[in-house]
Amino acid sequence: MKIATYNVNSVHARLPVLLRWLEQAQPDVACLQELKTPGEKFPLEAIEAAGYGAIWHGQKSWNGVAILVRGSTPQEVQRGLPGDPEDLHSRYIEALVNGIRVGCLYLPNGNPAPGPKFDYKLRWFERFTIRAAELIATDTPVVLTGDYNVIPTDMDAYKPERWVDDALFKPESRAAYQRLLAQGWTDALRSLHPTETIYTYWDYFRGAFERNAGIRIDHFLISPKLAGSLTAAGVDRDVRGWEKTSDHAPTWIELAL
DNA sequence: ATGTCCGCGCGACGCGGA
Repeated sequence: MKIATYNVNSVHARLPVLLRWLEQAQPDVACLQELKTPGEKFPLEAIEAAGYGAIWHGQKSWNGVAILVRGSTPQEVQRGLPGDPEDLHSRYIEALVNGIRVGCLYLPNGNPAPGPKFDYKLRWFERFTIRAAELIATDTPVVLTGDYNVIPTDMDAYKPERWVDDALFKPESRAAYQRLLAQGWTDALRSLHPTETIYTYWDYFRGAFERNAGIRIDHFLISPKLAGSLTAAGVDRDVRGWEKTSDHAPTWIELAL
């Protein structure tokens, strides 16, 4: 079973690239972030024509997450991150797919830090950590994937010193990520490639991709039950070089079930 | 500090967000 995550940075602007990548990569499950569209404008027809069913949580202008499943419509089990009825951002959706719980998240960016946006990021992270604890305590295998907006360690940035004041790399953000992992989750890409340089995002400025000036912020956290089934993980780096592409590249894992 | 891409509300450019 191949599960992928892709921050598309507008599902409308990215539709040709998204469809081309789905055709090429053939993931069984694809978690999307930053749809940047209200729910009623989600391009379901084009995605169904590509062979995928979908659930999504949209929002005008910003955020938005979706889960695509090849050949069927995912069974939605949660829409929106629980724990704060006043938080209206569409940043979390969860589905049951072939007995696996798949959580798709778009964690807040948090810049500038310090400030109210950084405070929101850390509060959201705490709520997500509570949800993760609930899920890991169940018998169901779980995959939590998406844009975590966290650079976990120095080796996950081309020049870590350039990121020290950034919300993605602040000690509070990294500590929150480590607290999450400490529940028992495996960072799938890092576990299979412990010393390799892996980036999933290159910004649009200064030819960052051409210089490989990237960071690793899209992650797969898998529950202990799944750790032994992890057979492969990687980044579809070539997609980042396509015309009209996202600033993120699709990232994926394979599970032998 | 710079730079680019996206959606939006305008009114074909500037702004917020990333």
